[in-house]
Amino acid sequence: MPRRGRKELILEVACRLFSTKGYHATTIRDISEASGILSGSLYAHIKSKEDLLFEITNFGAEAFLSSLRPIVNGTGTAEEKLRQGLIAHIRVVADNLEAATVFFHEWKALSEERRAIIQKKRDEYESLWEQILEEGINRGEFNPPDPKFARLLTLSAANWLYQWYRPEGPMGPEEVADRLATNLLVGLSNKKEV
Amino acid sequence: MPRRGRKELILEVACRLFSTKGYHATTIRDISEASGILSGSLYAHIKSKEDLLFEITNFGAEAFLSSLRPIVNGTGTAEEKLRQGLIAHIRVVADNLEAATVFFHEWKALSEERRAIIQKKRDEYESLWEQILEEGINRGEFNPPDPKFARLLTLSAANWLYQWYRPEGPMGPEEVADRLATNLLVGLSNKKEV
DNA sequence: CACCAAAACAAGCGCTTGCTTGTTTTCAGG
DNA sequence: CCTGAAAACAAGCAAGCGCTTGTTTTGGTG
Repeated sequence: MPRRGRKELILEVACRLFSTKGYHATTIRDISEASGILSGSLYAHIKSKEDLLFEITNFGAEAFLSSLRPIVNGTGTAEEKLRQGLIAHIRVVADNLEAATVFFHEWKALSEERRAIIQKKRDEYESLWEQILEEGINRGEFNPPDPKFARLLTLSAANWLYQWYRPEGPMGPEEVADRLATNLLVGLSNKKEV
Repeated sequence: MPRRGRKELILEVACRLFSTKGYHATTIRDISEASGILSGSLYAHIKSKEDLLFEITNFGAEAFLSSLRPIVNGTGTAEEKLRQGLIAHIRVVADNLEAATVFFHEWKALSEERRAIIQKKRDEYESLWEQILEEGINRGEFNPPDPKFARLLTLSAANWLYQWYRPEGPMGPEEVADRLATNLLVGLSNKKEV
C-alpha cells in the first residue's frame, strides 16, 4: 500500500516550483530535492514531468469551471451571478494560488494535444462569463455603452487577479470580489453619459 | 565592418521565439536555425542567451516608460492624460507585440540583478499610472467609489492587453484606447449610485 | 514468520544544453 | 592587389537534462 499522500506531496512540490520558477526552469532534480524523494524514485509515482504539469493545469481548470457552472446555471439576477461568480473565482485563486498561477502562466508548455484540452476548458470558462454578461444585457439589468469592452474588462480583471492577490493579505476573497464587482457594475449599468 | 543589422536580426528572431515558445524553451540552436546563423557564430554578436532576454525586456520597459512619462508630466486634464496614456500604452503593445509579450511574460527568467533592474522599471511604470489617477482624484475630475480598485482595474486592463490585442485585427490602437478609456472612465467618474 | 508487491535506491544512459575553440572566409581601407 | 580585423565556420566540451535500469529495502497481508 502506498505511503500516505506520496503522489500528493510530489504534486504539491511541483506546483510550488512551477509557479515560482516556471515549468521549463524546474528540473526533475529540483522536485526530487524539494520533496526528499530521489529523482529515480519519483517515477514510481509519475509517468513524466509533463504529466505533472497537465495534472496541475487540469486541476486548476476544473476548479474554475466547477465553481462557476452552478452559478451560471442557477437562478438569480445577472448582478447576483456576477457577484457570486467573482467570489467563486477569487476563492479558487485564493485557495489554490500556486495551481492557479501555473494554470494561467504555464499551460503553453504542454504538448499540443494536452494544450488543446486545457484551451477548450479555458474557452468554456470564458463563455460562462460571457453568458452572465449576455443574460444581464438581455434582461435589461446591464446596459453597458460597449458590451465587448465591458466583457474584456471583466475578464482582464479576473485573469490578472493571480498576479496581485495574496491570500495572506488584508482582504478576504469576499471583500475583493465585492469591491471588484462594484467597480465593474458601474461600467455595466445603464448610463447615458460619462 | 559589420554586415548591416546582424545584431538586430538576432534580436528580432530571439524576440519572436521567446514570445511564442518562452525563454527557457527556446534554445540557442533554435535562434541559430531561425536566423540562418550557425550557433557558434551567434557569439560574435552576443555575449550570452540571457543578454538577449535582458535587451528585449529592457527595450520593452523603456518603450512603455518613455511613452508615458511625457504624458504624465505634461499639461492637460487627468482624463486627457488617461486617454493619451492608454493610447500610448496600446501603441507600444501594437508596435512591439512580441517584445511586449516577452516583457510581461518572461522577465522572471532573468538573473536576480537584472530582474531587479526590470522590476524597478515596472514599478516606475505603475507609479506613473497611479499619478494620473491621483491627479484626477485631487482635481476632483475622478471620484471613484473605490480608488484602490479603480487603479487595479486600470492596470489589469493595461497589463492584460498583450494577451488579446492583435495589430492585424480590426481595431487600431486609437480605437481600442478610446473604448477602453470610456469604459474605465465610467467607473472613475463621479457617481453617487450604481 | 514468510511472502511479495510497492517503493526507494545507486548508478548511469543517451541526449541536449549554452558556450568555446581553432581555423577559414569575407570584404572594406590603404 | 594586399592586409587585417570582423565574421562565419566545423567541431566539440563540460554540464545538465529527463528518464531507465537492476537491485535492495520496506511494510502490510495471509
